[in-house]
Amino acid sequence: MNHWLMKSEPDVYPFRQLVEDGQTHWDGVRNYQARNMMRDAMKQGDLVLFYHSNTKPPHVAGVARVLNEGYPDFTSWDSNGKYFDEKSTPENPRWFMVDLEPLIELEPVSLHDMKENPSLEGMPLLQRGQRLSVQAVSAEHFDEVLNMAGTGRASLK
DNA sequence: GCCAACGTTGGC
DNA sequence: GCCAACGTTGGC
Repeated sequence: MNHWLMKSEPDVYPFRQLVEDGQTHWDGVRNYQARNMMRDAMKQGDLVLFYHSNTKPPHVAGVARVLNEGYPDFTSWDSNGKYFDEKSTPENPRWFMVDLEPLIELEPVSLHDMKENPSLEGMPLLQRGQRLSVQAVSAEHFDEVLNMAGTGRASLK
């Protein structure tokens, strides 16, 4: 199983919205590296740290689970939508997404606290200039973030 | 293929 | 609001 971190601005789509919705499709990613991870590497059952960016303080807010493998992001075909890309077509899709379901809301784990934790050294989120909205996370780092939130893998149903 | 200009992300 | 980092665009 692989582990991931995915960023969302809470003003746009907070973790609690995912809880309310029950599941969601992760549309709108328009970065090739992030696309490649969703298209090629994400599998059903993978676990995701749901990260709130552009908020004070930035933090991990919950854990989600990947429901499927990457599939074409159909919002790229909607000429009236904000994610429209004229170079993406159903025959030759350029962008991909996955579906997520919420597992548990966490006690917020702040970016600041993560930076102070030596066990998280090397985590992509903590590298300077790291802007990718989808990142791979090691199992060890994933478990450590859960630990910082006062929970553990056993509470993930 | 190079690279300057420009746009976006996102912490601070 | 600032600005560093970094991705994309497009002229040449």
